[in-house]
Amino acid sequence: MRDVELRHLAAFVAIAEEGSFGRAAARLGYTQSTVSQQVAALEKTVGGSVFDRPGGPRPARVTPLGAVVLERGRELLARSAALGEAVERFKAGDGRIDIGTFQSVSSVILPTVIRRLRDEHPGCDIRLSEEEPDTPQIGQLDLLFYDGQVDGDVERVKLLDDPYLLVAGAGDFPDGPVRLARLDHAPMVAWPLDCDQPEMEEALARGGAHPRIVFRTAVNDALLSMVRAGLGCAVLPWLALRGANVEADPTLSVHELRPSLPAREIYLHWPAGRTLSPLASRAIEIAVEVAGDISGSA
Amino acid sequence: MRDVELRHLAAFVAIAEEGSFGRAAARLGYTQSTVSQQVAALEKTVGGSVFDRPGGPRPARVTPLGAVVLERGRELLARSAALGEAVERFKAGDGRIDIGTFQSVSSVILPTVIRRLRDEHPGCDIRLSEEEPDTPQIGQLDLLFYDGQVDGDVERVKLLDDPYLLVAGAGDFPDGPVRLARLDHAPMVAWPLDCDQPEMEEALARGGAHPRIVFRTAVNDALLSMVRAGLGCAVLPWLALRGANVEADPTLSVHELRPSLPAREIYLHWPAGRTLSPLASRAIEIAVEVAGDISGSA
DNA sequence: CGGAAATCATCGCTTTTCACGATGTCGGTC
DNA sequence: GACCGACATCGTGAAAAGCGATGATTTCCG
Repeated sequence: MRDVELRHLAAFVAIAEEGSFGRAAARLGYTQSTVSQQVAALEKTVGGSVFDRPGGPRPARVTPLGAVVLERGRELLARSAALGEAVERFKAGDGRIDIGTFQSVSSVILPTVIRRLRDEHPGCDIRLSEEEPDTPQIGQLDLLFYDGQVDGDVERVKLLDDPYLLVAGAGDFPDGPVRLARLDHAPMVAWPLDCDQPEMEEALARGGAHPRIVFRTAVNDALLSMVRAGLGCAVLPWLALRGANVEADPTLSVHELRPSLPAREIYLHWPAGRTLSPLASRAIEIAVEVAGDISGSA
Repeated sequence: MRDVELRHLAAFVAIAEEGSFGRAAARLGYTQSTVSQQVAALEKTVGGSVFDRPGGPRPARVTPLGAVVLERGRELLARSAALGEAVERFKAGDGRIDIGTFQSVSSVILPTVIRRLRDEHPGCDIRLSEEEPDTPQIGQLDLLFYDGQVDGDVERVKLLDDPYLLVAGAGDFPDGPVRLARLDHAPMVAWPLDCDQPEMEEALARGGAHPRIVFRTAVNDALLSMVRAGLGCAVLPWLALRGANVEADPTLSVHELRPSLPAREIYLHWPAGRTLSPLASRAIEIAVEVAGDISGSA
């Protein structure tokens, strides 16, 4: 008896609107006797009558106490309905999703994923963050694009292998593959030493290439401009080149490396052992799809 | 399964706050298995898991769906508690009351009633109205002071008999009772012809007094000023004289009438067959008490 | 004035649900 | 690997929901 029941309030409100227990029962799909008992239960919980029953064909009327219950009860029922709608919206895929992306890793994949997600779920609230802590971690994010290992208890899926290619000024190297050894002591511009970059430079070294890094920036356009200006060459993943539309640039030339470096692997991570929102699940599916399309178009 | 149950939401919120089914159960006074089943029922109604159960000593965590339910569920529970509080306040006597009063009928009784009611129930919302339709009716009022018959289905209690007295300029009549016959053709000021006034004038006529009414107004001060100015005398109920403090006025004299007129009867009315609010019930009690005190002090 | 109609309350009755205690299962810990 | 701690599940008795039938009132109408 400590608390009201929504069912009883629904019956009460229906009676107040219909003016009759029987009609309210019909509206709610109950019998008259059930509604009568529901009101009796409600009156027991609130500790007083909520209706005056004049008898005969005259309509039931709410008492002053009933008016108090009616006002608040309607609010309560409205909130209950709102909860149901919110759940339905959520299950339909609306809602909020926090996605983390680091550096330029996903300048090609992510926009497409976002657009398709928004097209499917116009009401959804997509939030992106590009924070880059020293140790990449998933934190409060729902999804995290990253090209390396992520701390914490995460699951992940590999989106694609992103091979490293050499970018140089047009004519700096003859067309076709370039041997790693030719990059030894060569001036080079490069990304800062996070993400997969240290691994890549170690792989260069293992191949006998110890380039002179003369400039580091995370901004791809700046790197490529430096290459065009003749400051040095660059070893960048294919995705970054595609994002900057390097293939169409006559002032630059792209070369495979021999032997090739181990490709950067781009993963999509999410917290392990936790239920994903429908939005997040769908985003993973879309990301895998988009990544497949991009790999296939190489 | 069409609707959530507040009980389930309470269990859900408690678990979310405690991080454990067992602790939540202890807090709510249930067993662990009961809250487990309550959550299961909730998950059935919303159609998905609301908790991730990592197993072992790690706390239960709400899923994205659970976050939606948690946010709305807290609102719902808050409204439910608000309903309970509103009911308690109502039963304690707070709330709203609409009181109707007509003309100067209650310029003596009503202020005292209001003050005592407000003292007892500081939170209450007392509304007075002095509308005067052609046919007095209770309408949406909770209480109605009136000195005559009221249309509609009402109950009433007589507050007091209010005898009519003659008011004249000091010295116009010798001290003591005045015979009705002496008022025949006398110039007189009087109230408009509503409330008990027509009955009173008929009673005058039956007693042989056919005064010349030279001025009518509902404003008592105006009437008494006219009496002082010598325009005529007035026959007014005792309450009105008391309200205007006529006894202490040396320029006026008050006389009983012989034979006396039937006293005006002042009633307090309320809608019949309807449950009264605690506030209204108490107001009736107070009004009867106050009227008794005033009659006794005559 | 008496019967018909409408309305809500009440009484058994069946089905469902609630809450409990005991037991099972799973993951982490020593 | 045995032992916790924590949640799920199962079986049981009590409580409640809901239904249909019946009863008590009141109004309406002849």
